[in-house]
Formats: sequence, structure tokens, C-alpha cells
Amino acid sequence: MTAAGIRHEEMRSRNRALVIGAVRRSGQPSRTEIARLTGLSHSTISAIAADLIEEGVMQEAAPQGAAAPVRRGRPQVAIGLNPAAASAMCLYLSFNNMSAVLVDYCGRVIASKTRKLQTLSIGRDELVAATIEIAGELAAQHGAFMRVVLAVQGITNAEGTELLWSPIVSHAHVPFGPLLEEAFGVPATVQNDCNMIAVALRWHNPKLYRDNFVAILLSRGIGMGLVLDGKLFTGTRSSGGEFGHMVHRPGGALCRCGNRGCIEAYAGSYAIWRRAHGRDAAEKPVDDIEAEEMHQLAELARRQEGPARQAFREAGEALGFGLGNLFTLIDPAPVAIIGQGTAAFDILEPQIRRALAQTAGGQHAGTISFETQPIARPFIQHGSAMTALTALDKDLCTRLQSERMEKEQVA
Amino acid sequence: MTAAGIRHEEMRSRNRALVIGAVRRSGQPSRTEIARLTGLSHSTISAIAADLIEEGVMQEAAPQGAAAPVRRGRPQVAIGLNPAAASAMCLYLSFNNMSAVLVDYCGRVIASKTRKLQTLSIGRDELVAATIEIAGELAAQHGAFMRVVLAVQGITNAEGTELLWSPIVSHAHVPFGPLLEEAFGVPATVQNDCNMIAVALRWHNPKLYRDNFVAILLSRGIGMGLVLDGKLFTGTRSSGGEFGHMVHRPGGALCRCGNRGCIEAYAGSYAIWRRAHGRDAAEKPVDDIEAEEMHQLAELARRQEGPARQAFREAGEALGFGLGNLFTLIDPAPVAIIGQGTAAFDILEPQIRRALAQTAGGQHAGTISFETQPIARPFIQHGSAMTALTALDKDLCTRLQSERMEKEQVA
DNA sequence: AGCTTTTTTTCGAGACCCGAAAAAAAGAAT
DNA sequence: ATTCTTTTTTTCGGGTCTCGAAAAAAAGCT
Repeated sequence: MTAAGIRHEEMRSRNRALVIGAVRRSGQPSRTEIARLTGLSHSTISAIAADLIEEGVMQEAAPQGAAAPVRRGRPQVAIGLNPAAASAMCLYLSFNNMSAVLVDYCGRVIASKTRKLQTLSIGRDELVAATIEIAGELAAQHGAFMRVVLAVQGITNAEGTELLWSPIVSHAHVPFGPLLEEAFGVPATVQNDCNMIAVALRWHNPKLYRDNFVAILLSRGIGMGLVLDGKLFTGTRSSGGEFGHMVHRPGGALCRCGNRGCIEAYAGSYAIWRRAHGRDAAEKPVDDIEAEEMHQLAELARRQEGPARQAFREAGEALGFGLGNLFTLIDPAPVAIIGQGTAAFDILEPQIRRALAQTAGGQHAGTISFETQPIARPFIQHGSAMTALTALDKDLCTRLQSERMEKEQVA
Repeated sequence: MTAAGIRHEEMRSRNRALVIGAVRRSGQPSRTEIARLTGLSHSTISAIAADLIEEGVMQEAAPQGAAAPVRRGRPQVAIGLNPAAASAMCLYLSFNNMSAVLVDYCGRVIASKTRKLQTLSIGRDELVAATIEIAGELAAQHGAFMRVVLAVQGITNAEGTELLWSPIVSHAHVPFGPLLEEAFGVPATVQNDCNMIAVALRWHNPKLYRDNFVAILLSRGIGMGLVLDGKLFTGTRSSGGEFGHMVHRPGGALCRCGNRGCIEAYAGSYAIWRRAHGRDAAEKPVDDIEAEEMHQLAELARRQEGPARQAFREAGEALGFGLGNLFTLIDPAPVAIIGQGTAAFDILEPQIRRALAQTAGGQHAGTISFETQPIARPFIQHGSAMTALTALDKDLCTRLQSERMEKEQVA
């Protein structure tokens, strides 16, 4: 019930954040441009920009001959983020694979590294050790970092300190956050991979994916990242939005999670494979399916009627009813479909739309846009980077500001 | 992408709002108490309180002998909202009924009025005319009002200007907002009844219903009001959260909305009645069922196995899977069940919990709290009143502040 | 070289918050 | 009855921030 009043420092702090945000979004704006974007006066922008430049967060960019239109008047001075202001480590734990990407403050990749590891069989401590090791190696070779984000296929807690559960790791409640913070002495969070995809889409195509949209990851499982009102939607306790485990058919097909009838138990690749091969819907999901095999099933489904086509039909239906239920709660929004599963999207889409049209939320099924992206990894990495960097923006905003105030007190 | 910078006026404006909010929530706090609640300094509170008292928004309350503990020191001066500062008209359109309640700025009822009307058969213009008439009559007798909220069982647009669709009205897209604004010259919004219930619960029991909870209305249809992160959840375009029309069984029982398998088509009173009487699930829902008849069905279900018991079993199951799916998206939260349907909640609850336990979102089904309230109307009216009054708080905050500034300019 | 145009900085004014001190308003102690 | 103690509220001075207007800077145009 206690709400915080706004003090003076906070006003400056927020306006600083606003300026950094404007620069991050628009690349290399001039001070005038920033004033327009933020609605603050030129004098204020001038003052804040001077501070931030002195602090090394931003810098005046070299005038780019091409971009500057030849006009009268004093030329605008482009301002960009200082790539050396900070850097972030983006880790991504996927099935049997760990990757690390080091990015500078502008989001450009400095270096990256990948390593195989048996995610399902590896011990808890070895998993943590391997994570710390790969980040440590990259840092030793290419310089330290000020923040870590670990993206994982799985559920985290809402605070991003713990991996609560993951289909690709046989351990629950792994407190990656504190462990990484201890190892590197910098803030660290664990994030759901689909949430990172959603963040990335927002930077990637802000025109389409702006305030409200859905990102669905189709692979072995079904994941979702949801942006509502311009904010990443999370559960009250967990990373939330476990779309794939909404129940499509009560008592239906067996899901990896142990429950029955989940959307994933119809639309996950293992579920399509199981159905296409005429296996029992209650059969335990097989562990790993080659992408090539899924391609062949899709090809078969395209060619002729039969169990393969029926499998994809049921997958599309499950996704369609699921989206319809989601839209019943939040109203329709643009949908991005990402991942391997998009290879068969031509078969899925008609079924999705047909199912959507049978739900209250999908009344206008025709107007809903679907866009597909087969490769998820770059989105996950970009999303992790932007998550880390926007957090760094705030860190720099407040930390450097308080340093500045102390310095002035001495003087 | 354009975010507003914080200027000085806004800082004051927000802090004023914070003070009003603190007073509204805690009844009659002293200035010291307000400082504690808002985190602002005593000097600031003193200044803001002086302003607001001079403007007539708040007033120093008469010292209440009972409440004041005898202590040393200068006694605290209780500050309360000035009941005469504003007033609001709360309308509620339910099946065959329209009610109007006039409340003062403290939320106390000044007067109320009820009228029968045939909501399903009445013409569009007559409906609007009847709405304006009842509000006008009450105002003529008991004084004008500064804001209107019309609560309706149905879907509104996100802005609250239009009733998009309602099961109790045979007209779609009724722009109540502009029409009422034109008639009375004050701001008017249309709100979903369940959302109003959720707002009311938050004021009613802030301990349990604080940042995250679900309010489910069980009557002819199934409605939901959802609070996430302390904010009323709405769709991106509509009032949203149409829980009752999430699909429970694809292709299943016929729903009032025309689709098949909706939760409502199993758990709405008409659905229970239909199932208990052995009617076909595809049969068109009957229009109206007496409460007494539902009581008898529940009694029958309690007594013996048979279609009545099966009907309630399936209703509970539909609600349980629906809640499970919701929790899969947002994580578990306290649930309040409101309305006539709670009369049979003793039969429904075990089924709800059983179904919940079969979903990913309901893993900890045992820990989820259910609370029932049979009568919805007082909650809807209280929620409407608080919605209108908190909107008025903001109106007064900004309007009076700008008047004050103009006056000072003249002087 | 001077004029025009546009961007950026500087400067003074105004608004607001805060901490400290003062004032106010009690009860308790002498 | 007067003085002391305690607590609340107001007042005052200082500091920070934003803003508008004016000045300065840095071009192109004539």
C-alpha cells in the first residue's frame, strides 16, 4: 500500500534514463532530436547530455558524411552510446548446448563461444560450473563484463534469480542468479528463452511488434513470450505464460510435463512424431527427434492424406484453440512463430485459422497476422543482449549519478 | 516510442495524487501518517495538504474521541476527504433491471433508485433514454454529479466508451460513454461488471486481494475480473478477460455466444440446467431460469447420483480446467467466487480442485484459496463507485491545480 | 565578408522538495 | 499554576531541477 513519492533526484534520474533510452532506440540522434523524442526542453537535454558524455555513457559520434543532408545552419551533432561504457555477457542454455556471447554497450558482438554438454544427464554442480567456465573463458580472452543474462528454455522465477524447471535439465530450482553473481561479482539474471525472443522482436520490428503481440516458439516443446501494453508479460511468481501447457483436451494426449491434453502434447515435435507414427497418445514422449525426420513427416503430410497429415492437422488445431483462448483473455494481437516447427507452417496455418474461428477470441481470425522465423537462436541472443543492456542503462543512470553527487560534495 | 519527460508540474501533480490516494485508502490519516505512507517529507505533506484543504478536496476532520488514544504531545489532526467535493453516479444494468446510486466524494450512498425494464427486447434508443432518465431523476432529486460509471454484464471497449456486446442486451456497439457525456456534461465510462467486482474486492479485503487475484462471477454466464500486479487487467481492445468463453472442450456443448465448448456452456446456470435435464448439449440455451429451480437441482445433486450431480460435476470440471489454464499463464492466485452460482459451491469445489490438479497451472491446487460471496450487486456498485471516485481524484488533482496556477498568475 | 538558418549552450527565473529549526498543542511533573 | 516533555505541524533557507529566452556557435548562401 506504500507508494513512493517523487523526489527531485528521481526526476533527474528518470529523465536521464529517458535520454539514454532515446539514444539506444534511435541510434545516433542529435540533441534536438532527443528533445523531440523525450518532450524535454533543449536546455535540459543539453545539461543531461553533457553529464552523460562526461561520465562516458554517451559520446559525440563522428559526423557521417552520407547520413547528413546538406542543409543550412549549424549541423546537428550525432550522439551515440559509448560502446566501451559497459559490456554484457549473454549466455544461452539449449538442448545439449551452451553458448556465450559478449556484447559491448551498443549491443555489438565482441566475441562468442559455443560448447556441447549433455544437459539432461549432467550433474547440478557441473552444469553451474560449465556455465561459469564458458563465461569466464570468454571474459579472460576479450575483457570483463558488467552484467550477465542467462537465457534458458524453461521456467524461471519472476525475479530472474532461479531456474525453477526446465525440460532440458534434470534439476529443478537451480539458483543461477546468485551463483553467477558470486562468480563474477556482477548482477546476473536467468530469463525464459521465449521472453527473450519477444524482447528481440520488439527491437527488431517495432512497427509490427510494439505494444501487444505474441511470440510462439515451436520446437520440441511450445513456448510463448507475450508483450502487453508495451511490457513483457510474466507470471506473478514465475516467468509465466506457459502457453504450451494450457490444456487443450482434458484427459488427452500425454505431455512431457506429466499432465494430459496440453497443447504441447499435440503440437510439440515429439507429439507430431508420435501421432504420425500411429503411437498411442499415452505413450511416453521420445527424447530427441532429428530435424530431418520432421521435414520428411511434413513432406509426407503435404503429399497425401494419412496419419502424418492428421498429426499436423491436430497440431494446428491445438495451436489454434490455444491462441483462441489466449485472445479470449487479451484480445487478438499479431503473432510471430519462431523455431524449427515453422518449417511445416504452411500445413499448420489453415488448421490454426480454422480452429481460431471456432473460438470467441478468434472471431476475426482472418485479420490476425502470422509471421514466421525459422531460427530462434539469434533472436534469443539479441533479446538477452537488449535485456542486459537496458538493465545496464539503469545501473549507469543511478550509479554514475550518485558518484557524481559525491564528487561534487567533496569539491 | 515517444515517452514523456517529467517536468516540475508533473512531480507535484503526482505527489498530490499520492496524498489523495493515501487519504482515500486509510480513511482519516494525520499529516504525519500521510508522510509515512507516501514517503514524502513532512514539509511537503504540509504544503500539499494546505493546498488540497483550501481547494476543498480534503478537510480537517472533527477529532473522534473514541479513536484517539490518550498520548502526550500535540494531537494529530485527522484529515478526511470532503464529501461535498464531488459526487458520482453509479449505474448498473443487469438482466431486466437498471439501478442508479448516487455517492458522495467519500463513497457514501446519497440516494439510489431501481427500475425494471425488458433489457432483451427494449430498443436501442429506449435503452439509452431509460439510462439517462433514471440518472437524471436521481440527480434532480438529490443533486448533480461530476462523473458517471455504467456497469454492465458484457464486453466494453478498452477505453470504456462503448458497450461492444452484452448477453442481456440485443444491441451491439452502444456508445454509452459519449451519449451519457452529452446528456450530463460530465465524463462517463462503461465498465464490465466483473471488473467492478475485482475493484471492489481490492478495497474490501486488501489483505487477501491485493496485487494478484481472480474474481469469478457465476450466474447465467461466467464472468471474470482479474487483477495483476495491483492493476485491473483488461484486453488490448476490450474489457477483456472473457474467461467464460475460453474453450474447455473443442466442438463441445453449445454456448450462448454461438461457439461450442466454452466454459460457460458447462458451468453457466443454463448449461447446468440443460445437462441436468438430459437435454442435448447442442440445444439452444433457455432464456431464464429461476434461482429456486437451480437450488432444487443442487439439492438433488447433493442427495443422489444422477444427471443433476453429473451436471454440477461437469461444471466444476470446466471451471477447474479453466482456472488451471489461467494459472498456467499467470501463476496461481487467490480466487473469489461471486454470484448466485455460489449456492452450489460445496458441490463444485471438489471438482474444481480435482481438475485443477490435472493442469500445469494448478500443481499446488490445495494451496489456492477460494472465497464465496453470493450477492454480486453490492460489489458491483462499490467497485463502480471506487472507479468513479478514483477517476475524480485525478480530475480534481489536475483541474484544481491548474485553476490555482491561473489564479496566482492574476494576482 | 556579411546574412540567414539551425543547433547548442548559457543564464536567470520559477517550482518544488527536503532538512532543520521553530511554533503549536497537548499531557506530565513539580 | 507553571514548567518540562513529547509529538505534530508549520516555517524557513538551501539546493536541485526544468524551462524559456537570449546568446553563442557553426554551418550554407549571397
